Amino acid sequence: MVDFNEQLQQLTRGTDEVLLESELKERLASGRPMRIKAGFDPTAPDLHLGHTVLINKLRQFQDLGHEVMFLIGDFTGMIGDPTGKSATRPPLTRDEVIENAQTYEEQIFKILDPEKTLVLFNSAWMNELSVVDLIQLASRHTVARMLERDDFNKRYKGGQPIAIHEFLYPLIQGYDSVAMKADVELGGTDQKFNLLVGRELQRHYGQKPQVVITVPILQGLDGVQKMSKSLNNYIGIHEAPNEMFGKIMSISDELMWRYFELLSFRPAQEVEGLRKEVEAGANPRDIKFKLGEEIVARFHSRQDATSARETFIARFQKGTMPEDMPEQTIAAADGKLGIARLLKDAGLVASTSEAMRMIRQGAVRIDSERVSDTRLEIAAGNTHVFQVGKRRFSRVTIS
RNA sequence: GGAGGGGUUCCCGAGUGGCCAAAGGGAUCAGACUGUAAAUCUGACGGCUCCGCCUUCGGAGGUUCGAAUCCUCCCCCCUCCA
Repeated sequence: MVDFNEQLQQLTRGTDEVLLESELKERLASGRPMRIKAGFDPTAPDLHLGHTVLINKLRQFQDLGHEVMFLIGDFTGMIGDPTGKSATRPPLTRDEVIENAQTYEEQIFKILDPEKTLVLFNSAWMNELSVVDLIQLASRHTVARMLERDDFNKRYKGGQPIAIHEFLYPLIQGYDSVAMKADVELGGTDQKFNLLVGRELQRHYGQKPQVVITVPILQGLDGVQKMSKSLNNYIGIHEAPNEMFGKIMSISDELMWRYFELLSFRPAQEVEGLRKEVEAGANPRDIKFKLGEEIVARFHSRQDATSARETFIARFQKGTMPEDMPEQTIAAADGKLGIARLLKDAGLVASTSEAMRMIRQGAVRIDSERVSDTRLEIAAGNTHVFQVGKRRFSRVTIS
């Protein structure tokens, strides 16, 4: 067993807050393995790098001999998560939840050790809760306290609707901690309020309150908003090596350091060294290569990482065409096809109007030749590479 | 239950009878510049058989030569009072 002071140091690194650190220290000192809780929505199990900040931390706990409890909030999911207001999500069915859970497992076990991970569903205890229990639970909190939560507060002041059951979510999440007898709960900084509710409820139910650890929220590719699928500024852990590498290269130099801090496993000192190199005049692009390779290697392989870098250099520094692009055959009605229609059918643009725009803006190329005629017709029986902008390619055969 | 305010294009948000496919900002996309950086600049940003036509402003009707704008009913949201 690693010395508890050493553990403490490792575990608090890269976290946003630890409440209370003294309690964590105490528990570590006891030498008893701790029960670590982290909760996830049963919806959209498409994990991205933003999620991995937290999962990496879980892995650390695991490596130090603690028990990770990966909680899937299926109960709440089946009711339908209200966050995001107007778009009342349809409740998930039992089957969907199970399917999603499996997809979760596939993804998290790229990082976590399956042997040491307990996957739990909160329906296991929430279904047992009676209305009386629930009302008692609800009596533990006041509306004023709920309104302290930042997002509720903003919505309330801004005249946005808040449904009653939204108030129930923090309570249910807190009750999960009671049911799981969690020693520690991890979450993003935006979860702080909910995590603290867990502490309070545990105290009420005669348990020692869990230690709350928040990890920073990773910014998305834009560097401003949090990484999320709906904002389309994310890097999914399932993405192809070249995609992943390219996306990392597209982030700003400034953001790169943030990514190093939250995603890289390199020792802090090494990162500091890289920073000094850039200050001394090294091209930040080359440092970004290192980050890209590390990430790609983690979710794919070292070879994939190397080849992603090489592809990147070939394609964007030397301007060659991508090697693999979608290939398709499109039928022409009478021996030829209008360019706008063709681009739309090939899926390179969303509408013929967009195709027209792209052509007028000089974004369309056929076999690397820029197209300027919106009425251009392509004869059947040929195969060409069609390109829209810098990234959209397709090899199309007109039949 | 009563009174008032509001629902506009992906988001925020102007627009109160024709000059509105609808200001402005954001997001996005394209071009230029580059390190596919970022920032910046320029442009685009409902659809189509694209120099013209068609369909949009919570929903359904109506008034009018003409409505996002006026009227009626309905749905939804917010605030205050009870």
